[in-house]
Amino acid sequence: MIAETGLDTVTVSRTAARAGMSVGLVQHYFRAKDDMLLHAFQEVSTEVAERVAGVVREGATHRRTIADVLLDALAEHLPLDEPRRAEFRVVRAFAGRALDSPALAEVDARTAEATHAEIARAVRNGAECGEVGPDVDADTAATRIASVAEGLATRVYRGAPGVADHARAALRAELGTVFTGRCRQYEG
Amino acid sequence: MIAETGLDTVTVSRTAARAGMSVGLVQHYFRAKDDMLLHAFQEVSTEVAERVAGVVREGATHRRTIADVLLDALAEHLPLDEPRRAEFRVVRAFAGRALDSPALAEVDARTAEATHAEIARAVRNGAECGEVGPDVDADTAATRIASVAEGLATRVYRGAPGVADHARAALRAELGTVFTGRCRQYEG
DNA sequence: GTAATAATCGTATGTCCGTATGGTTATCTG
DNA sequence: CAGATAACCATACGGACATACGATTATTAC
Repeated sequence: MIAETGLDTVTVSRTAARAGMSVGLVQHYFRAKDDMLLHAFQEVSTEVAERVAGVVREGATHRRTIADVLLDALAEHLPLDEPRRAEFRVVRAFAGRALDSPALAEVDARTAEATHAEIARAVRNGAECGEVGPDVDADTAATRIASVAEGLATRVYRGAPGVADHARAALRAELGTVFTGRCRQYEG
Repeated sequence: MIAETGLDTVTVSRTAARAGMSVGLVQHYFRAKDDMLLHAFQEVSTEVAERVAGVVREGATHRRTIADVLLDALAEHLPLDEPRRAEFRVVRAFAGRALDSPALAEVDARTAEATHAEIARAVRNGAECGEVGPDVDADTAATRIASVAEGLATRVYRGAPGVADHARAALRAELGTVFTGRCRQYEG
């Protein structure tokens, strides 16, 4: 419902109707509406996180380069198809409310921090294995990569002509400035 | 009021009270509440745009490098002090609503496009004058720079420790990957 | 089997809000 | 000065919504 018509068209009674239950039952599960929305935000956040984790796991088993796996993981956040656009709308709507709700802000901050940490870890792993030069600061690089990914997502969603087509390439180029080498385990 | 307590605590009557006038007078100026909010969004958007334009004008008269002026212009969007944090809250709150309001979305898209165009223009000017290499695509570079700026703003606002301190440096480093040369008019 | 707990419903209540209405006063214009 | 337009106010109306409440049925546990 948030993806379809926005957060402020979500009412308790509409939610109940959509779930095929009564208002009273919704109240039985959530003390207050805010609790319900917070739960929804947590749920969608972990959903995204788990999907990304799946991409990473898949990439690891197929022994792909860290840069390639990271690219797929980051691209998972880009609103390039309809389900991801819907997800984007939900997350952004919550992010807007998070400006004035500590509870939502904490979820927002936690997931952002987790993303940053994962990217930084990828960079450090890359440095250990040879894909990343030894003079690269992992946290600085992670901040930049996360920022580009986030900013690109916004631009893709807004649909400036041509951005969507090149978003993935732009992300790859950005990663290319950090992942400059090749993993030693792949060399002869 | 939006900056203080968020968009959804803004009611017509509270707005009237804050402006020291009656509800009726607010209605005299705005046919509907949404018109009022749209006006507010347009106002804050042009306010930011004009401040940035001022920075650019100031930089041009002092004959500073394009990269330096652009850095100041972009840094103007970072929520590094309280007024700018307030501005950020307002813009982001509206951006959240813009997901479901075509009128707000148009303002959002227009200002984003204007920012992108200004950055691209700076890059092209840089190429003409020698600060930027001739093989750089201005639009691609602008997309990346705008994305980093936007993403950094989010991260600065969220206040991850240490990000604020290095945000300006990160921005400068990003510009440094595009503005690699020196303007010919400064050379002997 | 019974007591307790969970699931489930329908409705009532009180509040808040956007907008409509009808009016009065000031300001400008010719 | 007359008349029109703009500035301005108080209040009423109607709707929507979050939550409270009281009740009923199903499920579980002892």
